Amino acid sequence: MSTTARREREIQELRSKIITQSWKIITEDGWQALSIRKIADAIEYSAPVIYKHFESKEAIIEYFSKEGFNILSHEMSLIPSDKIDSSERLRDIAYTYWRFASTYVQHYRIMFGLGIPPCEAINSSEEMQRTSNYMYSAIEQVLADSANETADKYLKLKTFWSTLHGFIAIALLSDDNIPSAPTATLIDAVEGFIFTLKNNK
Amino acid sequence: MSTTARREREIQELRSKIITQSWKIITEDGWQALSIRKIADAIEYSAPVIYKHFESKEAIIEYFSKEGFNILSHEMSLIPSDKIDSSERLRDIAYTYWRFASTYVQHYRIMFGLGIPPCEAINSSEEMQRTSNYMYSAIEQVLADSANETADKYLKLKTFWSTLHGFIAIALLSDDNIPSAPTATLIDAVEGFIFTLKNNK
DNA sequence: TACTTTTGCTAACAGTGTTAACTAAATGTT
DNA sequence: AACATTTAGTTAACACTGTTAGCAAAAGTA
Repeated sequence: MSTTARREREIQELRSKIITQSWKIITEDGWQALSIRKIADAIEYSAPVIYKHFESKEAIIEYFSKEGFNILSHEMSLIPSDKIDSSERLRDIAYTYWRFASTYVQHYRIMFGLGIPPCEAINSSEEMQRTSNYMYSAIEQVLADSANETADKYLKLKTFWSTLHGFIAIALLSDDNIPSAPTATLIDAVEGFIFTLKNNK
Repeated sequence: MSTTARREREIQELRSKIITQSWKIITEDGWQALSIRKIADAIEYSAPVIYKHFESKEAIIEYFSKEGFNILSHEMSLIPSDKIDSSERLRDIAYTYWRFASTYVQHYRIMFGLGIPPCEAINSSEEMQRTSNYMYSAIEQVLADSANETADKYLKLKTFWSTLHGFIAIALLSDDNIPSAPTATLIDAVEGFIFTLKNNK
């Protein structure tokens, strides 16, 4: 019977309609703004039908998370694994990762649960500024002591902060808590940062 | 009249009650679980009274964000600024930062808008694993080529990933988009990572 | 005591995810 | 073709969410 085949096709079509319309909402207003009723509106069906295709709203989000990782791993698979030297390859992977994040921003946000800026103006709040200043002046001092005049202090601050944040954010992704003593990996990264701060011009 | 003074005191007491009860909810179920009605329940008042003390729910979250930055900058202020050498001081700042994050996890989550793990099991999903493998084998290769046998490959992978993620997450905190070309700071960090990968034992 | 201000309430609006119950249409069977 | 059965898609509801308007009771002031 071809009716069942057609039915199957219709189901798949509706499913992909859910996906495309969900994505439209996400790109327009961010993944936090995605709602079952908005999707229902866009696909011109009532809300409960969505549950025939996805177990929950989170499952839809998860779909895009997996899609993101698929795209990312695919992009990495395109990097030639032979001919060029191994360091060059690792570099390529790093920049592929960055390029992916900059191209598929919404995917990246979903993949790592990053919200739209938390409290909008927090970035420039006095409270944060003070923290920032401590880091800045410490970096300034190291540069002064090693007679490094050319380095961009503000960029170094950003590097320092980004590095620290990266370790913590990744650690918090899988665990609720993180060890109170800095991990060996963090120490390594910090020492590396200080080293280049002192020796790089 | 002392009635107004007493009133003022009562207002402050209710405000601090809102704060302590909010914090109780946050520590128990995470900052995403905080709701006006839950707070109202805990302080034994109806929901609208909260708006006499905080403009919105976000303002309450922001309060803790600021509190977090205040604690963090205070801890940094305790680091002696003289006597020890400047690199040592920068090290101290890095570890103070880490210690703060590990001690005040919920504050840190609020400060940088980190949710509870996004899709629970995503961490161990096949999709993510594949991405992870590309990074892992690239690191493995560099270590093999530089005859570095002792380095913990898995830890190096974590460092690599954390570094990349840190730059992206921080960049996405203030902007919706990030430049498609890797920033100078990122290149710096990547080169630093590769350098220590090759030369460190 | 009479009047005004303030306090805190209930009820409502407009949303959210999700589920139960039902109708109407499509399908399968005699 | 007529009936029985499955299933697709609906409405309505539940239990939440943030937030606001309107009102009654309490407190302060004249």
